[in-house]
Amino acid sequence: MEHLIEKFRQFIKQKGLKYTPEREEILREILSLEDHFDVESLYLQLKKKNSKISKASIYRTLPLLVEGGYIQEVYKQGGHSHYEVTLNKQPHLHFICIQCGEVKEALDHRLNNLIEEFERQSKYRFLTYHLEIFGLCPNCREV
Amino acid sequence: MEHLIEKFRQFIKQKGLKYTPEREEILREILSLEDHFDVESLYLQLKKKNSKISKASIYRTLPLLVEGGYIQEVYKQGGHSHYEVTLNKQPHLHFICIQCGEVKEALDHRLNNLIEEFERQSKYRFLTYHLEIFGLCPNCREV
DNA sequence: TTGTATATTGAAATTAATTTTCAGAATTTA
DNA sequence: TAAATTCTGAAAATTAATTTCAATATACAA
Repeated sequence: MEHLIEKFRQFIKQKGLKYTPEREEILREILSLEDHFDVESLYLQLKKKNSKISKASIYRTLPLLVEGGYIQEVYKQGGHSHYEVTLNKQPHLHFICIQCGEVKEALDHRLNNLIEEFERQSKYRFLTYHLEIFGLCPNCREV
Repeated sequence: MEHLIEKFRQFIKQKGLKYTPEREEILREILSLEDHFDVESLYLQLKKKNSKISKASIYRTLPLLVEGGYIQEVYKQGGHSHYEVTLNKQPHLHFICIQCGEVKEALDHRLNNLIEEFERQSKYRFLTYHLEIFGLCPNCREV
């Protein structure tokens, strides 16, 4: 954990930006999250801990965290972006119900194998991937 | 081409909706596009052909086309959605270079087979999917 | 056909996520 | 410590997307 924070500090400094308590607090909060998040839930989560951090600061910090490889914007739903922590995670797929918004994560070795094969057959270097499947969950397909 | 239009008509009727010239015109225009598009470019393209179709109708029709599997929302850029025609196209994936931003499309039937297998093994109904692989392109991996 | 119920349209108003503005506060470096 | 610069929160602004509404078009039954 702490070495990630330190790495972020270096990343910020190296870009000629200032390392502020707000930026660190946002990163710490995100790293403590298990699940996906969006700006609203992150903001409320921080507020619950009596943080004074504004949404504007969150909106300003997220692109830095994406650039630093800490998080990724994984999908848009309900008109806004959803992010997930990408560090320390295996690549996986998401199933997203377009009706109720349910998101299900899954791992599949066949998918991993296939993507590894893609890599071997290419001149690219693969770092991570995102497979999003949109459709209807068992509940919503019945209606 | 015409059988796709006919299929769309059936799709609309089957949903209990009305088949309007506007909906058909939007579909025809989209099917004639080679590349990715967004609402603005589609609107301007239609306007150039003296179409009276409003943006509201475009916004109302695109979700139907997504649901029908004609198009996919592939990414957000500049704050708005970009779509691509998915019919007549082999299922494909995007490789995105995190260094230079290059986007490359690739085809693979094994991926499609695998996703169809996921669907059979699940209780979900899959409407569309999107695979993005992030990494370094041949140029950028050398640096 | 004609009539009726219902859905759709364009234009304008509205909504909501995100971005920007701005003045005061904090950080950095010398 | 001072000067230069960036950052912050709050509010205003922006803008993609959605909704409203009255007029019109479609579907379908009689």
